[in-house]
Amino acid sequence: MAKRAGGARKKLRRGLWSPEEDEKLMNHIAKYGHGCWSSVPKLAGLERCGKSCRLRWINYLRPDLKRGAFSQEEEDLIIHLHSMLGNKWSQIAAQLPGRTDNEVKNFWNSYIKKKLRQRGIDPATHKPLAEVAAAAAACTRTPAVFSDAELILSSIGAQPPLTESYMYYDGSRCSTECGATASASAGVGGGGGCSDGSLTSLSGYSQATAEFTGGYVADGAHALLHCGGAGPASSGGGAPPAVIPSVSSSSTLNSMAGLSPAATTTDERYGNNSRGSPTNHDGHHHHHLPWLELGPSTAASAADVDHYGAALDELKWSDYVFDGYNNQLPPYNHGGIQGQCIYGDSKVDTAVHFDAHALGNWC
DNA sequence: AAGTTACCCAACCGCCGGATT
DNA sequence: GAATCCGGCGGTTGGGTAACT
Repeated sequence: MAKRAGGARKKLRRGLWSPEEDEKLMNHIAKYGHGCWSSVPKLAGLERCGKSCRLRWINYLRPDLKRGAFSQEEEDLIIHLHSMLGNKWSQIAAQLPGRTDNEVKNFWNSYIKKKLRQRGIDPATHKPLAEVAAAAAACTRTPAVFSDAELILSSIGAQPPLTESYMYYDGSRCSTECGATASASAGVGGGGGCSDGSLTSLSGYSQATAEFTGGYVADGAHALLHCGGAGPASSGGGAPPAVIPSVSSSSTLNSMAGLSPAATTTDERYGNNSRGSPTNHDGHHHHHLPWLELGPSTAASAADVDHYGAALDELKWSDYVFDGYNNQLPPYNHGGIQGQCIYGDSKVDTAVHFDAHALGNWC
């Protein structure tokens, strides 16, 4: 790669950021914006590389960050988007106001992945573990390579995936929308609304190329998302794809999903502790993703997804400046909606003051 | 109480692609 | 067109800490 100009380089600091460094960075960006990231550390008086500054800002200091535990809606959305986009964390995070790709990625790796496995779903493919393992075994490949599903199955025994686990939503949740019919028909090999094809459908949106692979697939997604035992979803073909809402801005989706850039209240189910594992998901069923209820007429294509993403990009900074800043104070400030001292209570008194008023100018 | 394990998450690393020179 | 610069992304690591023995 390109070499940097300059001779003897100053040894750059690494590791965790101190409150003083955060303060410097925030003050600098508040006054001047970040501009060229590579020049930020110099101008801000930091012994960090620009990349590190950028990361710190994006993942931690940005005023619009939500922080706190993920809500059920967010979790559902992440799973859904991952089934379509794969590990495109930045794209997934773009649909979640106030969340960073790093945060989403961590949440996926530490929680959702595990949860899906427990339910007999291969997190990589969003298909039942048994199905993935069978498919892998059927094809010829290097014997030393095992899929996630195979490893899981070999460790837990080749038990069939839980019937209800074939759904992203557990039985109780599903039943709230689909009733007994869907629950009864949700078996891996069975027919019916939530049957075979549902997860295949979601992975039908190619993870590698982000292209739709077929109508049946999308139709299956419809089946999955609606958990319906009747209607077009149960037929397994013909209906137009209904995978993602045909919306063109984050705020649209947010409102549809019951989220708002400004709605940064902590989901109490997980507690305020950001480290707190969401261990009691089944306690509440705010399973309300209105766009999941959209019919085939609201189908969106991959182009829509791109358009959607582009619109989001346009909105990002305005969201940061207006919704984000106006509604949320930086993490140091306990008065913030998601107020959370990032250095722990023992350091709350640490005198960290940034030029909050100037933040409004950094665009 | 002390030691060990498991988990979370902030930060780093390396690669890539676009823009500029 | 090549070299360089830069921002962005996804994968990985390691420190801190809660949970467990």
